[in-house]
Amino acid sequence: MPTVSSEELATAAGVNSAKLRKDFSYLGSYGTRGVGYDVEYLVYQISRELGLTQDWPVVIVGIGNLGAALANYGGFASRGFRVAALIDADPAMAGKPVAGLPVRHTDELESIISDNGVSIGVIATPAGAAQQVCDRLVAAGVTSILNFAPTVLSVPEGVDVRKVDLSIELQILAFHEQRKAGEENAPSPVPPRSGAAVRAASENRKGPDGDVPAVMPA
Amino acid sequence: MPTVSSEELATAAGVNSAKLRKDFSYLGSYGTRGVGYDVEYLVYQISRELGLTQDWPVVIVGIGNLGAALANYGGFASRGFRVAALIDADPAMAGKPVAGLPVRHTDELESIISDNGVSIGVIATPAGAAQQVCDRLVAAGVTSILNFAPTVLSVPEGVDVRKVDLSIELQILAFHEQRKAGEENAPSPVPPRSGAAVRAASENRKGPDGDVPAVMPA
DNA sequence: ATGCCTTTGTGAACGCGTGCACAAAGATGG
DNA sequence: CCATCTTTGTGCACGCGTTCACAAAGGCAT
Repeated sequence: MPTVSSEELATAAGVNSAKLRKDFSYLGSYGTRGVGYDVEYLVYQISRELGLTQDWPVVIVGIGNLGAALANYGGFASRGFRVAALIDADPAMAGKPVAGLPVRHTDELESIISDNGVSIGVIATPAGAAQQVCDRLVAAGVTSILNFAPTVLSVPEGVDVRKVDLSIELQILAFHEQRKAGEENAPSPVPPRSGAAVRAASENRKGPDGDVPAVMPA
Repeated sequence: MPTVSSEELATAAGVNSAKLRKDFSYLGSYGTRGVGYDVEYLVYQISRELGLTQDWPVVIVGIGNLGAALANYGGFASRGFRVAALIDADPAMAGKPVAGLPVRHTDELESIISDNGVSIGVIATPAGAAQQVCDRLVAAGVTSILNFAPTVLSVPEGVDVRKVDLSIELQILAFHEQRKAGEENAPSPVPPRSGAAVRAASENRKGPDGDVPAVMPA
């Protein structure tokens, strides 16, 4: 039986082994003392907890460049997501195949949602259309929305919205870049590091994540 | 002179006013007691600290759907970014206009970087090409990379990489969705909330951000 | 000029998550 | 069957960030 110790996993992930064990313990006691964790069983337990073992039908609304990119993105299927339909308001797009699926017109939105039991919707429309699409999705039964449009959506209680701003990551890079350039000569007038408000984590990071103030102008 | 109090801003942003004042204090003492902060001056100070007043030339490599979507994204210009060039390996793409810019061939990558003093690169290529493109960008002088390809890039010390995984946000939504469904009948076998490892913050959130374990299978 | 009212800036306390360190558990070998 | 060795699961302490609370500061009216 192939196993891994918390120490191995922690080293690989770059985190503390105690934290990792403590996190795992919230899923139950699946390890064996003196041996470690059964890899296969652990993968299953984590997958189940994260919802990877379920099948999540999603719809993508707004099949422009971004919508098409999302439709073609291979990472969804392996994470338990299934693109139930691609929806666009442009009648000229209707029926046209994108990533192997025919684009459906917005008129069909409600029926697609209910027929497929979709509870997660992705909005990749222009900013102007986002709120309207959002309202229709919610009315049709969607309770989680991933918003790529540069608008803050308002939704009723009980509906989750996550907004992805493609420029934020770029801005964090620029912030670090500025620091790099500044450190060469002038000792920053700002104290070393403190006062956080927004934080982001990702793989592929050098050093601590950038702390940026809570409010920023558009 | 239009002003805002820390209390007003804090309420609008949904954070504590003391934290906001403390954050601002790291930029210096720009407020006036009994009055608040001069809006215009505050915006300028924050903009400057975040690097919004600078001009950041960036290149986008890989002009597929995603690359094109990024090139068309309006949010960059207002954040101080300027798309210096779009680069693609496909000779058929060369010269073709995307978002008003002619696509350049990969052969020109090095000269474009140095001619424009580009220090930030965006990779929107297929996974297979990402590391190679990354190496060339770094060799040409790029010190910050935003990676949309589903690969972990390895870079030399001193180079920042941020990876954007378009499916992670979706996965967080699915995780919450699962919780919603589960709470209806079975009281979750997992203790209420604890043991965090990855965290994400965004506008548009209902309730606390989802805590998900540090390691997950592909 | 003086007193009052508002809001900042920050010292200090609180709370929470991380990391340490160890006892308990189980496997393994003699 | 016992001793030993490894690794888990977790109580506890430390450290850091958030929040409280208030003195100092400045505006404004009288």
